[in-house]
Amino acid sequence: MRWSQYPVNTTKETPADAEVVSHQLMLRAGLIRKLAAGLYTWMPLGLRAMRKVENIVREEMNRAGALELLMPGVIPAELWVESGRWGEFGPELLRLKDRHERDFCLGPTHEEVITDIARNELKSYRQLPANFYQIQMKFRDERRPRFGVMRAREFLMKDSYSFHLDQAGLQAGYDAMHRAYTAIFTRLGLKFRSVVADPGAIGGSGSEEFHVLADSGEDAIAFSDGDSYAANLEMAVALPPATPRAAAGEPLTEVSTPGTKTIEAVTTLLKLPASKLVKTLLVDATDGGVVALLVRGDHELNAVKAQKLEGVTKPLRMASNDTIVKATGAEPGFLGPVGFKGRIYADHSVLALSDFACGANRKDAHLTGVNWVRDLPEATPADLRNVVPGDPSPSGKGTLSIARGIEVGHIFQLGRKYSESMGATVLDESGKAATLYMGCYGIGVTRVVAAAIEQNHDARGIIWPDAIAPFQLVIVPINAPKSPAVRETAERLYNELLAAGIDVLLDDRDERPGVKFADTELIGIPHRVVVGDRGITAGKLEYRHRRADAAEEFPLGDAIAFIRGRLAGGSH
RNA sequence: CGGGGCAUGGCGCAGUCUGGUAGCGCAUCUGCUUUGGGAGCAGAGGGUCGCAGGUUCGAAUCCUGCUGCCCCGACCA
Repeated sequence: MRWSQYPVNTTKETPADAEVVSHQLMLRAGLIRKLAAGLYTWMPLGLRAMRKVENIVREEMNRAGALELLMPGVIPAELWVESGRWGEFGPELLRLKDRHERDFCLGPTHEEVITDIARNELKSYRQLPANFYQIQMKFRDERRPRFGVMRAREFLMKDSYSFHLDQAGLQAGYDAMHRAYTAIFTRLGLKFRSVVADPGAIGGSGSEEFHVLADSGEDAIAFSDGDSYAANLEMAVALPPATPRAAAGEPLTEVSTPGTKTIEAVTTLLKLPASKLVKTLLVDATDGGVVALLVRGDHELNAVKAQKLEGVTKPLRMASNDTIVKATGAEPGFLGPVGFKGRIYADHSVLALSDFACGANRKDAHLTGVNWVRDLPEATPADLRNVVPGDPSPSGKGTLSIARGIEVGHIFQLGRKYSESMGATVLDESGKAATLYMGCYGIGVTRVVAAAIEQNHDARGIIWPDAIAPFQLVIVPINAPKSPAVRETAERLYNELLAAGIDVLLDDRDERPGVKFADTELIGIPHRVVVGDRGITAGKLEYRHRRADAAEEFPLGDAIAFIRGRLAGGSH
């Protein structure tokens, strides 16, 4: 492709409404243009990157034995009523009516449609296992679209659905998809992790997320240095401390702590580490009252874990100020378990404490030297907190670290949730109707593009992994208008590389070198060859990888072989 | 959906408080010079100041309503 004929409009200035790097760089490099909130046009350059991701996804899905099909984007309401989701799905589901006043929705996901296909097309266990996928624009009316294509309303998704006779078959199909996803993200050249996830609203038994690691990621993930254990922070299990509780050593004492409401203030005043202070959090209970949750001062409550506790509302709601005063007679900041009437859950680490401090349930007062059994009955033990770096891995091997990630894929074992409600069965070996087991698997193709940029950029712009780069290599002629030698050499090289099947971009614009270099670096082409008089007279060209500190020279006559070697070498 | 902010050429902004008929940088076009890290000079085009009402001799500026967009909070690929 010749740059002069290609619509690449770069800007020096960052658009005001872009917050994260990937969004800023995608706009500055002209990969995307915004039409409305969460709706983007993919410009030719951006689309090239997106298609590269799409093709790798397609190849690996095919290799794993999945079959591509394409379902409609607009779905009749009846199917959603049948599965029960027409009522369950919130405002994210964009609903519309046709000219006959019939209800439809824009498909945010396609379990209903595929299950309808399955129940009509799959008749016999002999047809199993089956796995269908599509790569298609989805629409979700996000409450708050943001970060450009990272969380857009319309996005390209690869969604696939597998069908099995039994749980064992589902497990095998699920494992195959796990391997396919691993192959996909490896080929894309991204640093990623698969983590145990909360199956959440979609339901089912097993679920893992694939995260691209990036400091700017919205999700926190915990992983072990001792084995392959990795989990979304919300799911990572915090083990009870290995060391038993020490014996009581201090007397129970009430101390005056006027105005000292925060953990930090209390620890400073009492000269205690936060790990010896107990945070008492009151949340709404299903019976209308409150439940007390205890976590150490240096730990954070994990809402996903807490809302699974008996008696706690789902979703979790912190009790209002009025409710707290009514239940305890004290204000937030001075709450404690001693004398609290109601259900108390304590994190394992709290139950392991002796001589700890907590609020006294009286304004401006705390207790120190508090001990279980002696001063208050033992609370119900539970895992209530987020794990922290250094915690032992729940796998029993190694300790946990925490990294940030961007969720780009998610695989689920759905079980019979949809097949049951929609009556999808096949005849088994004995001729009886058997309800299908289902798995579903998604990859956010457009999000992968953004995540790749989040993970691979520097102050000058994008640094595409080779597999995603819209062009693998750019030829930058220096002062071509004045130099026939430069012009001819660049043209010849360009044609040879094209013939060799390499995605090459020739910067044939009449721009000064600085402009060309800056643009090339901004749009992130990984490999660059400079053609200038300086080198040609010596029979040399100049090569530089986007990540390299300096350029290197190579003989002109050897160009194709040299460049092939560099491209095969991949990204650094 | 709650809370906050913004809306002025393609992009980034000033002008609004204190009404007087719109300006700067980047980008674009033409010409000349320049050509190894975002060039210089000269010229040009492009804006019903988000929309609709109102106040006024006069509104980007003041008032009212609407719309759009961005940021902060409850789980998504």
